[in-house]
Amino acid sequence: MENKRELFQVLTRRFGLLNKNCCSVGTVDISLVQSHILYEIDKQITPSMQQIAETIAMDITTFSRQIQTLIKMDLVKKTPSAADKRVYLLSLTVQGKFVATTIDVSMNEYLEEVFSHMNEFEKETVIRSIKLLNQAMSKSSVCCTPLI
Amino acid sequence: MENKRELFQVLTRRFGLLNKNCCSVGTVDISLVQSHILYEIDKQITPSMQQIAETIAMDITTFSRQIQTLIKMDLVKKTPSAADKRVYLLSLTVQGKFVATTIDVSMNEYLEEVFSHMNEFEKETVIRSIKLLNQAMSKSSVCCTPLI
DNA sequence: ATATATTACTTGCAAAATACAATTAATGAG
DNA sequence: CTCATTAATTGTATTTTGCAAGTAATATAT
Repeated sequence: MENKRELFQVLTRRFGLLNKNCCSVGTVDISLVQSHILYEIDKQITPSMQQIAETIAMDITTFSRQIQTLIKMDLVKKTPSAADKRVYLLSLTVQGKFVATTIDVSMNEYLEEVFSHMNEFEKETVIRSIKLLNQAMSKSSVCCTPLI
Repeated sequence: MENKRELFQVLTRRFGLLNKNCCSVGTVDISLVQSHILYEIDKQITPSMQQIAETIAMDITTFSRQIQTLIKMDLVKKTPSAADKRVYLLSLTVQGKFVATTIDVSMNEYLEEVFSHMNEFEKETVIRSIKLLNQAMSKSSVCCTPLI
């Protein structure tokens, strides 16, 4: 049988490496987590702080400070919710949108390049496999209880 | 067409989450990077500091300090190389080996559980796909130059 | 062989990231 | 109206990080 962990370890390390080095856009330099935050704000529709923090599994206090930094960098905007005054809705500024988009384009370009080493059939198989994996993982129950 | 980045982002986030929460073995609590370090020391044969640091793409100074911590925790051993006195060879202590093995077993159990949601054919397809991906990524050249 | 460069690793900082506890303010439930 | 809950922030302390500068050993060049 295969050592599945080995395969995943290598895969995620490579992908992590990619992410890591790809976060400077022009004069703007952001960290990996910050790029994840931008990505999620861009993806969700007027999310609250809690929502994003939960999605990327980040402690809310750390997240709060990261958002403060991103606001100072003029990449993120925080708007008080009309419906619930405790809540702040997050959105990207024009510059934030630009940064997020640039990173996204470049990531997809990189992935295209990776996939260019495969034939059409392999490409489709791989894509379908990742979808399968994502589904299987979301179904899984045994996640992350402390060992022993 | 697919949004490949989206697929990868979800996949690696899930896998990262898994890794994150699965690093306490008995009374020993280690961080994600520390578990990666143990994993690589276990895998390679008497590696040097440089070798491991490079494999997991970690700054050597940060790595040096992490090793100091792991030695204090009695998980890692540092032996001066006879061939080159600048070099230290890394190995796991008995306890370190136990921790690494326990984490590995549990990770593979989790992955088995994930794969249990697929049929035999899907399993094989997915495994083959990840191998393909890893190969393609290692072939790729366009990694990680700063954008714009 | 001897000076010089390179390599492996360590320490001195200073900045950034993290998370627990406690706080403020707003909302919901009884 | 009161009390519990929720969203978000701040206080504080720890950990992680990485550049710059250092030490010691090896390799290279003259």
